[in-house]
Amino acid sequence: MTEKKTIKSNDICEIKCIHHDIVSVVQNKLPAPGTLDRLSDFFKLFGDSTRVSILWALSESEMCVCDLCALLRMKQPAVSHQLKNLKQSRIVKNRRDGKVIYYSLDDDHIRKLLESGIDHIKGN
Amino acid sequence: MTEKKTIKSNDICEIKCIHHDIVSVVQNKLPAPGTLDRLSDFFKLFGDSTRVSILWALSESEMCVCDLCALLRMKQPAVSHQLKNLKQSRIVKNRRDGKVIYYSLDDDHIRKLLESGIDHIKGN
DNA sequence: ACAATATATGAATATATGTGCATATAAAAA
DNA sequence: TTTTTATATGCACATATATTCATATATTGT
Repeated sequence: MTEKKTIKSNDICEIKCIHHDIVSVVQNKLPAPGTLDRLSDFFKLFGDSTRVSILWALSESEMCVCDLCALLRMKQPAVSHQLKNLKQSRIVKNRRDGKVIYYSLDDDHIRKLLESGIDHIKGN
Repeated sequence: MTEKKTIKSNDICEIKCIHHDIVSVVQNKLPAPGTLDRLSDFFKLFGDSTRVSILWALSESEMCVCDLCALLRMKQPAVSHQLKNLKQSRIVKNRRDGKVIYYSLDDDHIRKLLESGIDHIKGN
């Protein structure tokens, strides 16, 4: 196994143990540019305890901003800011009824993702 | 300016539109303490472009640290730091072969989660 | 019209965290 | 043993971001 070739021009990794065959195969499967960034941005929204608590609550029932504040014992602007983030990524949606705005999960796909995560940590 | 209404005792949310029936029902379904924190910590690991790139790469093939550096064009300590995070949460596992340490996804569940995320952003 | 209520938003701050550098550790080779 | 290679780790720094306060906007009621 003589996979020991010199790396090209602007080397990031000066180590020489690279398996060029594997790396090149995987490289050719690279997702379109920006895809992995959008993927991490998506998961990032589940990676904050405030937001994931909001999502868990909304997976149980549609609720207004004020309900979420009371349930999570958080200040209203904090909840609103996070709801805005979640809405911009189409993770939650809302509807207005007079002065009250009700939020809910945008689709059942989000609920399944939450359940998958819970299943994983249960396996600890 | 007009006089401001004083906040009642230790209320978190001084708004009065709370739907107490809904809130109490959802409150009773609250996960065990710490569960939502662990859930967000778990998702947080997918919420960084470096880590999610590593996970995507490992979903294609087992690779050593150096392979990942070359593929992602990143410095070795950065990759090692993130692999440590991923391993502590049992998202990846590794095996040693001489001087080389090979990393791979810990189980197929992780691969499915990645695919779910990709499906979601594809729907945008 | 005006006041009250429910939510949204801008700016500032504090905390969290990803990365780089230097260096330590572990294994193989000489 | 000593050297070389592959990976791990402690620390410092810079960036990102969650929260708060103050305030703006939108809707209803008087």
